This record gives sequence, C-alpha cells and structure tokens, in this order.
Amino acid sequence: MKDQLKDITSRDVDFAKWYTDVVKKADLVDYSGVKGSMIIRPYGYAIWEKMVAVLDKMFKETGHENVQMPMFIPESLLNIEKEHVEGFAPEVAWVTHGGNEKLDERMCVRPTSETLFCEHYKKIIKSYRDLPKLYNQWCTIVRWEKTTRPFLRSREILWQEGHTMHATKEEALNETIKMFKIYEKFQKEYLALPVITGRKTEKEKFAGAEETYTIEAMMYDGVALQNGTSHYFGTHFAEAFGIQFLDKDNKLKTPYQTSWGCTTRMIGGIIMTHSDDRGIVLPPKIAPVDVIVVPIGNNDEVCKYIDIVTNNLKEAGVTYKVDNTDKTPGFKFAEAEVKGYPIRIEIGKRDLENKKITFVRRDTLEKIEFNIENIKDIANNIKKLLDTIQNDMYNRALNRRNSMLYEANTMDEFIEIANNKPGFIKINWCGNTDCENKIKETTGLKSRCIIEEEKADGNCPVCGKEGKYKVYFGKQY
RNA sequence: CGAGAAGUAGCACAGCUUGGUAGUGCACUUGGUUUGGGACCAAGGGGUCGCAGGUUCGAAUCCUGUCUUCUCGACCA
Repeated sequence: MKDQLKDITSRDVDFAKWYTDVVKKADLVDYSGVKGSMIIRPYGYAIWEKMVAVLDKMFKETGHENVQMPMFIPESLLNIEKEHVEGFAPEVAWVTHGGNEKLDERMCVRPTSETLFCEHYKKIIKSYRDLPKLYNQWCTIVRWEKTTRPFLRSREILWQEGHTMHATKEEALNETIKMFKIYEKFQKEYLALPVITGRKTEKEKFAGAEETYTIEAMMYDGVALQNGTSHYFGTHFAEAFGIQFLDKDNKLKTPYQTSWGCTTRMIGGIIMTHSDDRGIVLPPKIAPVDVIVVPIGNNDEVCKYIDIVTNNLKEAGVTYKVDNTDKTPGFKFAEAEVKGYPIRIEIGKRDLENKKITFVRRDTLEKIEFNIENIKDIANNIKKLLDTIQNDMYNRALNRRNSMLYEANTMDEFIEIANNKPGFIKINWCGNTDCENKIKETTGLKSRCIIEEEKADGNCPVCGKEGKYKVYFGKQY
C-alpha cells in the first residue's frame, strides 16, 4: 500500500497544497471562471445538505422559522447602523445596472442581512405579543475577499443566518448563548471537531455587536478556523431603525436583538482536521454515504452476498453505495479512500470461501474480518463501528489539538512559542486592546476568544498589569 | 491589495529560448482478455494553446493589456 495517493501532495510537506488537492480529488468542488465563487459539486453539496438537515432540525426544535429575504440592500438601508457599515464597508459588493434603466439608489449584494431583517421587523413588531421573532434564512451572501480558497474563504458564501428580536435583554442574551451552544454541540457531536468556544474581544467582535460568541476549531496545522458566531446586539440596530413595541404595561420599549450564522466553511474545517494523504475522511454522522460496498470478482456467490448485505443495511437505515464499475479492486479501494466513505465492505470470492467479509475503516485503514455466519447481524455491527469511528475521530482530533495548546506568562515566552510551535497560546490578559494589538504586531497572532470558564491568575505578559481574562491567541485562516 | 509562479484535450505536463501542419502519459469510447491495492492488448474520439489587442507572409512561441488559479504577506466567516 502506497502511503500517498497519486496526485495528492503530502499533508506534512505542503499543507495548503494538500488541502486544495484533496478537495479537488474528492470531487467536492470545482473552480468557476469567477474569482472566489466555487462550484460545489454533488458530493460536496451532499455534505452540506446533511449539515443543513441536522442544523435546520435543531433550529426548528428551538422555535425558529425559515424565511427568505431580498438579496439586495439599498445603500441608505445598509448605512443606518454606523458601526455595522464601517465594519463591512471594505468588503461590500456594489451592483451596477448594465442596461438602460438607471438605478435610483446604489445597492449592494447582502454581506449579511441584519439591516433587511430590521426593516422588516419594524413593520411587523408592534406589541409584546409579537415577540420573540425567531427567524432564520438559508442563503448566499457576498463579501469581496481578496484572497480566496475553496470552503475556507470565498466571495460568495453559502450559509445560514438567524436573526431574532426579544422583549428583554435577558431573553436576547439567552438566545445568543443558546444558539452558540447549538453550534458547539453540532460541531462536536456531528463534525467531530473539538472546538474551543468563548467570547470575542472588543477588537475582534462583529461590526455592530455588543457581544460576539465564537466557535474556534484548530486545524491539523495548528491554525484556527472560526466556524460560527453568535452575536448579541442589545438595542443598537433596533434604535437605529426605530423598532418599538408596546409592552404589557402600555409603555413603548425597544426590543433586543441577536444574530448567528455558520457557513460551508465547516466543510473545510472537517477536511483540515480529519483528512490524510489518501484523501478526505468524513465523520460518519455527516458523511453522505456511510458504507461503500466493493465487490471483488464477479460470481453468483458474490452477487448473492451483495444482495444480503445491502438489504440488511437498507433495513437498518445505513446508507450505502455499491461500486459496480469494472475497475480493478485496487482502483476502487483508492477511490473509496479519496472520497472518505467511513466504512468499506469488501465482498470477494476468496473471502467468501473462508466464510468471511472484510470491513475497512477509512479513519484508521484497519481491516476487520466479519464471519458470514453472523450475516443477519451485519447492520448492527456496521452501526456500532460507525459510532466507534465517530468517537475515535473526535478523540484523535481532541488529543492533537490539546498537544498544540500552550501557555505564556511573559512576552519572551509568547514570542518563543509563536515563532516555533503551531497552535494556540493562552495568556492572562489585562483587557486592553493596546496589548492585543502589540501581540499582533510582534507575532501576527490574533486573539481567538476569551475563555469564560477559566479565571485569570497572573499578569498580562504585555503590560505586566493584573490579568482580567484568560485568552487564547492563534493564527487564523 | 502588495510580492512571486502558473494557464496548451477531462487531468498532469512537453513544445516557447531560435515563429513554419498540435504532442506525450493518464482518463474517455468500442471489442476482447482480466479482477484481493490505481490491469493488459487492439482500434478510435477529443484542443480556434485562458481571453483581447499588436508585430509578422505566418504566432502556442515575440510584445502589450486583461481574467483566472496557486504560494507568501496585509484584510475578513
């Protein structure tokens, strides 16, 4: 068995090249003629569909409803909330009309839809009885990024954005945390990503937000990937848009707002966390197909067992595909590995003569012999193995991440680690943006998040003053 | 947006220096033999050389512009 597939650059030789190689080889995306606008191919889109199905269910179970808002935002509407416009100004894409019709007003393609939702909420929120409003939309947005990479950074972004309005501050804060926790649960349990979660610093939070909570995943190379955010806006937008409601006490009040979003970037996150030199490795819970069945040789006995196995899998709700192409087994194995099907079942006459079928785990490439006398039990065994793979993938990623977490008490220590070791560095931070900026200037590292469950127990390595928070710093994609 | 590299068949590339009929390998199609880690034989199909100008009798090749992709920075989910 060759260690590395044809045409895939080794992960440890050139991580960036490896990433684009596996993404292409697994047929997840293709480039289009438009910079930063990738074509998501059927297999890549199937992964997104699985993510959408799980998340959408979680959103609906927590009372959210889906809507579809306009794609264009008039300039005057975008400009209503000041911090928001300033934050987004550099990456907004403006629309010009090529025909004879003159646009009365410049419009942009939505970079995010807070303003559109606010305009709508102003119309439909009159009473405390209208609250909360818990809306979400699945759509694409446009942010004019300068450098683009498939899934990690594109100009057209496929995502989900939730926008909610609440009668009280407490309720809105709860919503912000609730959705943040849903993202965390989803990424840990389904994507097998051992994410680090916390609050963004003043410098790093979303334009216009009072608080931003973030999901930070660490990739194989120790670089951070921000995989989802949940924002609490207070009444910033609501005030700017003049949204008010009459409360039970007959007083006019301003509602409190949140928004939260995650994107196809998560697909990039899975790949950069779990995959290897042979191709992508998908966590079973998000893989479009659980099992690839590879027949070897072609005789009645093999066909018979293909039928038995697939019928059992079907009944048990395990998704599968049979590779009936006339390629050689070696080709099929390699193909199955590039695509990252969690389990491969090999059914061949040589095995059948010995009363067995072979399972191969994609994550470890371990071969497991299964006795065909227990064939009725095959689906249960596969289900158990899928669970094991899911757990093992999470634990391996967790161990790897933990091995790249560091602490620094002095600036010298910080610089030493930043220059020599990939990963995140934890410090006691005084809370001053100047210190954050200084770290960025000297090492290029930015704050990932404030760790809420840990208390500061030392001084800020930059200014030497008493630390207020524990904060992770790291490079990011 | 700054620095660098690349774009020739679906993919990987050669040809360019020194302008003169578009090449190789893999993939694809058909027929046959094969089948436990990327099979073999035979016959075939497919490209206005990223795009637009220019120089020239003649441009994949020289010149200018432009678009896309990759790498490294700065900016961001």
